[in-house]
Amino acid sequence: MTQDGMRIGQLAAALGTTTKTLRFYERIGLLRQAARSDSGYRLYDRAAMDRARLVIGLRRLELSIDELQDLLRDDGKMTTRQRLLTLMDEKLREMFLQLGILQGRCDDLAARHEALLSTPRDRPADCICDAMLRTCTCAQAAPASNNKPEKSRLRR
Amino acid sequence: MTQDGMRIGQLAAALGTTTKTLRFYERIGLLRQAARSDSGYRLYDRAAMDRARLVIGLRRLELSIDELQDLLRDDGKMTTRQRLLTLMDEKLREMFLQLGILQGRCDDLAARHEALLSTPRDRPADCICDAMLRTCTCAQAAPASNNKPEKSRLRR
DNA sequence: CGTTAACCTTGCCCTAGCAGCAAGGTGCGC
DNA sequence: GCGCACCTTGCTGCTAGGGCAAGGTTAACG
Repeated sequence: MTQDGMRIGQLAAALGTTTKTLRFYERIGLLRQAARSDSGYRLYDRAAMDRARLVIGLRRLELSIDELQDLLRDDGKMTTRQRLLTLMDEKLREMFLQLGILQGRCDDLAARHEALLSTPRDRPADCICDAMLRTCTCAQAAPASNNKPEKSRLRR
Repeated sequence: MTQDGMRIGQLAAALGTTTKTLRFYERIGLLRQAARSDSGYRLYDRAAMDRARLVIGLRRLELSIDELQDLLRDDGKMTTRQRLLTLMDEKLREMFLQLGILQGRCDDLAARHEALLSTPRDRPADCICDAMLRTCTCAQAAPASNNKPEKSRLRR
């Protein structure tokens, strides 16, 4: 049986992922249709296993599925190396941006936490939350300009 | 009309959010059912506006909707101040954890980027990706132990 | 031989936090 | 009366799979 290839559960375990994920990737075309045994089980030969390992590995680098599709689909215009370099470069910038944002939020939350600690202990509920929100400016409603930027940051 | 209260669009703009979001919060019970005009438009009086501002503000502190529900529902066992302090504490720890993870991924990606830059320029596609994956250990399949931790980190 | 457990199959619905769209009603200025 | 901006409800869609169900398969054990 190992002659014909691995079954999906073994492969998933070997790659540290799940059968669901592998079937999902196959369904959306990120992995090719696996060969089947007589009884219909998926069988992965070495090439299929390598491909799966590659996809799972790249996914761990924070690449989205769309990005992987683009990367692994050879359009002839650029080499895979070029596409990969470009993509990693973008990703790096994105991640540093996110890092900064997260850092800012940490600081903000920490400041509010401090502020809350120093408020009197007997205020009614909404009043407390409200006071906490007032301690920093960025939780206040922004006039009208930054409700799109706030969202576009989430888009990839 | 401003006597009876704001309409949803104005409130959304004032809070830097969307009407969709406000209606969604109302539907799931995070905001109380808004009063209605004769024609069925939602009308927000000062109390409703304050509540909305509070919810939107707290959401900006990375609190999930479930956490907000728990926080704002008074169960009598703890004061809101206590619940809020506890929650913020948890959040802070979580965010620092995330910060570390993100930092690690940045470093990892940067290392791979460097490694890729120094590979020869003429390798075939899969070979390049594959070689890149091999340059660091963490993208390799882990034996069997860390496929749950990887997921549980995503849970809140 | 039967049984039991562990595996596999497909298919369907579920998650968070909304966004987008459709079809229709309303408010207001010109 | 027209047009436009606003509002209503309801539906579907997104990420990246997870959970569960009903049923078939394989292998080991007794």
